[in-house]
Amino acid sequence: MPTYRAPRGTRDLLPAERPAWRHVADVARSLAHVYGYREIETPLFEQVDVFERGVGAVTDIVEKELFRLQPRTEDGETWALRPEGTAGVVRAYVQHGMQTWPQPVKLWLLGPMFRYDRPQAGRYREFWQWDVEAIGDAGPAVDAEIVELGLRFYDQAGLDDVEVLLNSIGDPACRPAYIERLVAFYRDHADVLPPAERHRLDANPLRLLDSKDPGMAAINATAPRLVDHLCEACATHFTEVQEHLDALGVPYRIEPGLVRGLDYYTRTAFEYYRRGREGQQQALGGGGRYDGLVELLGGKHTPGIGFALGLDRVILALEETGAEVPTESPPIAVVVGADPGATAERLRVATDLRAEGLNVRADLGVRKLGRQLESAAREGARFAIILGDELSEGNVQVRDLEAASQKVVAIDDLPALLSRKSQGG
RNA sequence: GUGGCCAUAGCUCAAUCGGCAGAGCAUUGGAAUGUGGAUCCAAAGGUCGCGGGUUCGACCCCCGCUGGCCACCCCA
Repeated sequence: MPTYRAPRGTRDLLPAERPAWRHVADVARSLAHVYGYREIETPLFEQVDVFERGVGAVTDIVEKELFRLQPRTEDGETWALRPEGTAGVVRAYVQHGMQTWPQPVKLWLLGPMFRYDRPQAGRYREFWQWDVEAIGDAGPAVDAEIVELGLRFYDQAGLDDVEVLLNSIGDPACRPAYIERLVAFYRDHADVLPPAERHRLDANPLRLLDSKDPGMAAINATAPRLVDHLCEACATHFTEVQEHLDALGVPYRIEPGLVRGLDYYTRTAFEYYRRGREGQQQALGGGGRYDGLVELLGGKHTPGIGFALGLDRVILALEETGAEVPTESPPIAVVVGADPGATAERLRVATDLRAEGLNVRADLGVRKLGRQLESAAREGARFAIILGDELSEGNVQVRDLEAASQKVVAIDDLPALLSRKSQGG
């Protein structure tokens, strides 16, 4: 065992897996651009207050999972690593007066998030999210735009079995009354509530709706549904979101049990799952409307909506489905030599080719020629450039490792030859 | 945070009842002095996750810790 290893819940992303990650990030980046979202970067840590208000003080994320940083002085601020992206983005919106920009302000961010919970496959203490936020537009059309953008991302990333679960969780005008009804309903059935579920009645009654306890299924079947108790404004908004999705031809499934248990999350809530896997806890991504959040973080009342997609889980899903993802590309050529000591020549030839932008490896070891060619072939290089006696006349042997053919080429002609070949010519 | 399963070479895994730590892949060298992915031979690579206990003797049994995975919790 090594003396040191990556901290629990973190991991190294090794060279072989980076191309897949780069692919996923490239899809996110280019889609964001196409949809008119602009990139923002916020600090990896913020004042704890930003998260306690912005995420919610009584949420698991803040109560149990926040990575708090020790202040360096007695009177120092307390910071925490960001557990999600929205709070920091909204803080930046307020701080930089973005309410004076044309609305909505459409932003995206891609980076690591940190939560101190118990690791599992697809659940890490350091994980990556793509965050997309549209702040300053209350209308249902932007909800549909966001939901569709997420689906398109999964499709372009290479996952073709992703579906969106949709719900409306009301707003401060209608939700409190509904929760009262819901609690009253469960109290009527308190005698048959599984013990483990009873405490949630006080802590977070909405959560009972999507309980995985089989004993809850029968009770929940008759429970009052939030969608039936929306105020008129919320009901209209929900209907219009669906109309916009229908007009786009975006499929979705209404899931009345889908909740986001934070007070300032409002109306639209959605999560992305791989088809047939929504019973498992591993959402690929999720989002919703947060019309109260800007105000909570010190701004004017401003509507907003966004999503966070978990890139680790996308990578995991791509591996599971065996989807085609980019891999590392080998060098177009490897410079090898017959004389084990003549590494200076090999390095010089490679350097000149690299100056032309060609991906060329120089074999700088002291192995004999056969071994050098073996390595070059095994790593998938198309050509071996063999330095030998011909060098004195300015020539080298260029060996095509796929065709097993070989010819003498002037060193000066190498860049043109390799450039043509590396473009598939 | 709760419960369970697991941890042997860089990777994937063996090791019978408690009795000498192994294989394949990968790496390096040789067969083969300037010609490759195959083949053969060899080398190197180990605190059997860490610490303690039981025992004449522990990879093996017991306890604790660390880490991974699974189910909860919750989310991404």
